[in-house]
Amino acid sequence: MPELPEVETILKEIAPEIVGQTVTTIITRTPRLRWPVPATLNKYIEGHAVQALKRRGKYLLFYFKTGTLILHLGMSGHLRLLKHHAMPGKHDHVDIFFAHKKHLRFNDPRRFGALLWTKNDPFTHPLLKTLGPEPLEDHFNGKYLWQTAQGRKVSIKSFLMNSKIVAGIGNIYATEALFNAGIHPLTPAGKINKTNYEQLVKACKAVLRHAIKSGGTTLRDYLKSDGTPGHFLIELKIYGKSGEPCPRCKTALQSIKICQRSTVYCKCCQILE
DNA sequence: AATCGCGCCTGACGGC
DNA sequence: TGCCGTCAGGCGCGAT
Repeated sequence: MPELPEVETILKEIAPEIVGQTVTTIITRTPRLRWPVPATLNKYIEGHAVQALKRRGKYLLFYFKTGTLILHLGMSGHLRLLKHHAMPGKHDHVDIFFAHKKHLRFNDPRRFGALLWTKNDPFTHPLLKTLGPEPLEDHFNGKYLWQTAQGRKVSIKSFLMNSKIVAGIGNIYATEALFNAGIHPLTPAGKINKTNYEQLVKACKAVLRHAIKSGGTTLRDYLKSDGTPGHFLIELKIYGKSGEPCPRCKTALQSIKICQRSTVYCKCCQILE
């Protein structure tokens, strides 16, 4: 599924192609995404150029003179930059055509994705204003996480996946980071000491950076944003490997549910304290 | 204030 | 083959 590294990868690929380009048409075939795609989008973006493209958490932001298009890929969303026209497939919900004839195609089988519009600074939008720091920025550090965790009884895994605490860390990277830091996913957030938080933050940044470096995808069938195959599948150490030997100590990896999400860990390398 | 559980959705997969 | 149940999951939201 699209995690932060994948969104970052898409951003890097499409930004040089579309920033400065004028939108000719936007076609919404399926307005029923997580929230309805605003019918007024055409009015605001057609005839206008993309001024900038940014990422916040897993949200992609397309800046126009008139406002900002906010895009989230949800669970199963793909964004591709097509160089030639192709017949829309079953889940191709939105197409954005540009003056240079290329177009962005948003495909999302499960429709957990979202396409929204704001006339204001998107960082003040209700969906973005409550987001915690970006995990790769310096504000996200051991001291911050440790301080924020004081008095919290929630499991460290839920805590890490709470976007108000830190933006854009999903199930896969929370699982991997906790393994790399040697922390049991059920440990109450408030019980972890500062040193371990520093290690955990390092682990989060390392897995995210590594994933971005490798092309950032976890989807087996993922295609590059121009539609050609090519991304590396990043190597995950334990996610999705329940029952397989721990890569560190060879003990069979365990699988549990934490807040309705499957969680893999090693009972020897990640001790509950 | 913090936490929990629900619901939105489709496709993959296993069992019969 | 095909039908059905189960699972997967990001994330806002309402309930506690």
